[in-house]
Amino acid sequence: MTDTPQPKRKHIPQATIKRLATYVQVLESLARDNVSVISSNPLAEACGVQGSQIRKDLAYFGEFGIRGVGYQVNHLISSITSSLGVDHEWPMVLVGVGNLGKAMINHIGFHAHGFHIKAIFDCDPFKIGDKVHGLEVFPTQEIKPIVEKLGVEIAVITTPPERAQRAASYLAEGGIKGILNFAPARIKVPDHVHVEYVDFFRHMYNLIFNLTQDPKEAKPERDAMDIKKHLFDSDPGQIRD
Amino acid sequence: MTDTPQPKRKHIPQATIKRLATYVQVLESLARDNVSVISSNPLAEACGVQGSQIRKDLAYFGEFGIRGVGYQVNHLISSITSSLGVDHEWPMVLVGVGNLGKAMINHIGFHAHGFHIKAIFDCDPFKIGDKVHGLEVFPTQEIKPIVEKLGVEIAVITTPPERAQRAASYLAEGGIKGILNFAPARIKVPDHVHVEYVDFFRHMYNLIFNLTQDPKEAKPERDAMDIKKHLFDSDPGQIRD
DNA sequence: CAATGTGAAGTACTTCACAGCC
DNA sequence: GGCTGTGAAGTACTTCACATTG
Repeated sequence: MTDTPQPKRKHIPQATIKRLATYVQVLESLARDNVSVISSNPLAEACGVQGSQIRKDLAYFGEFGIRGVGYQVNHLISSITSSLGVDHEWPMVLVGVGNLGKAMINHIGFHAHGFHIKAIFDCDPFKIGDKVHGLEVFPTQEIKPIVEKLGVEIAVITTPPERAQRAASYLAEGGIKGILNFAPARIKVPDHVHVEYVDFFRHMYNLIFNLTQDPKEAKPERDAMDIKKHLFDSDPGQIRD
Repeated sequence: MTDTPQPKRKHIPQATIKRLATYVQVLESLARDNVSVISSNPLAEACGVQGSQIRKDLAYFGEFGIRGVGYQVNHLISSITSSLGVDHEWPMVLVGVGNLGKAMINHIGFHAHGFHIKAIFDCDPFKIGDKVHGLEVFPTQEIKPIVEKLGVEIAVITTPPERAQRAASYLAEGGIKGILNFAPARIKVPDHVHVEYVDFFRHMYNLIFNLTQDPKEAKPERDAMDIKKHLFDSDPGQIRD
């Protein structure tokens, strides 16, 4: 029942996509240290996953390794980024020029990875017209026309929670297709718009729950060298996010 | 084989913990709108999950609902937060007083939810002694003694990637048990320290991959009202992170 | 012969379906 | 009657184990 077992070329798990970003992060750090070749197991160790996981993740996109040798670091970085579509510039807009918004506008790595913020918006009349990192703050009413004119597909929301929905609605009207939402609020958007939630609180809650639950001894008396994971169910370095 | 089926009270999936943070977020917004009772299905809809998922998640911690009625919003919020251990203050320290660090120090909701930053550190000599939101910036060498003196268990890292490891090592030496790492770098810490990674790039990569892959028509010609999800494998509102 | 790529086995999480309760 | 709480069924993801290849 519910047939069509593999109707599309291949179904790629969301979990795989998320890990690929981490692989790139670690590979970039290896490249900085002039490591030119790495095999799946040491790479996996640095990423906090199993070697077989990396091999399987990569297999969804092609064969990038050399048997008996490993992966060429630079080649693998460009293979992954081009597979994901992040190998070129992505113009963006940002709504909510508060502390966090400014931090994102000024974020060096963000720009360096091709995420270029082209226009910024706020609903506070005292902020309109201000310049942040060379960009003028426009009123949120201008979102639709400006997004349409620029033809931008991605937006970042860094408003307080109560203003996130309105920002999202304006953005959707302007034709935005993807939203990175830092506001601690769920938003409703038309079906074809993707939303990614960056939620500090989720991470904090997770941290605290693990802290208070885990009866991992605080003082590692015994040789805490090699009992890394596999203790019971803690997996400290797991990606999972 | 690999016996001991349920050796601990009950194994709670990590996935459940993450969703609970979202439930609280949505419940708090309902409370602001003076909604006093809600049943699992509408709550689930607002959170982007199935009703049965919420019921099962909550069941790990107890029975919080009234059959035939639903859940009392305020009661459920306090039940969840106390189950997670986030119903009281958590003192913290922060390393890396850049744009993002300052944004976190000034983050209202963060403080309002009991996450109180008690000391801040940076390695830039020009920043030492500055005051940010009433807190003096201390040199990173001071991390160990200050963390020990304050007895703080949680830290936030908002340094550039290349300085994250050093910060983490100092923090671990000082006896920190949990780290929220915003730096785009993996860090190695002793076994008993939990690390949560807040990774914008992962979210951006995910967004862009979904954007470029999904052949979801950009212009919803047909009645895009009710073909919400179940189209094929997109699930726009899913928590999953 | 070391390390990749991959079906097959195992595990973890999600959804279903319905008994039990208000 | 409506909605919770929960075993049982289903799905998705991870790990194993090994044939394959440079």
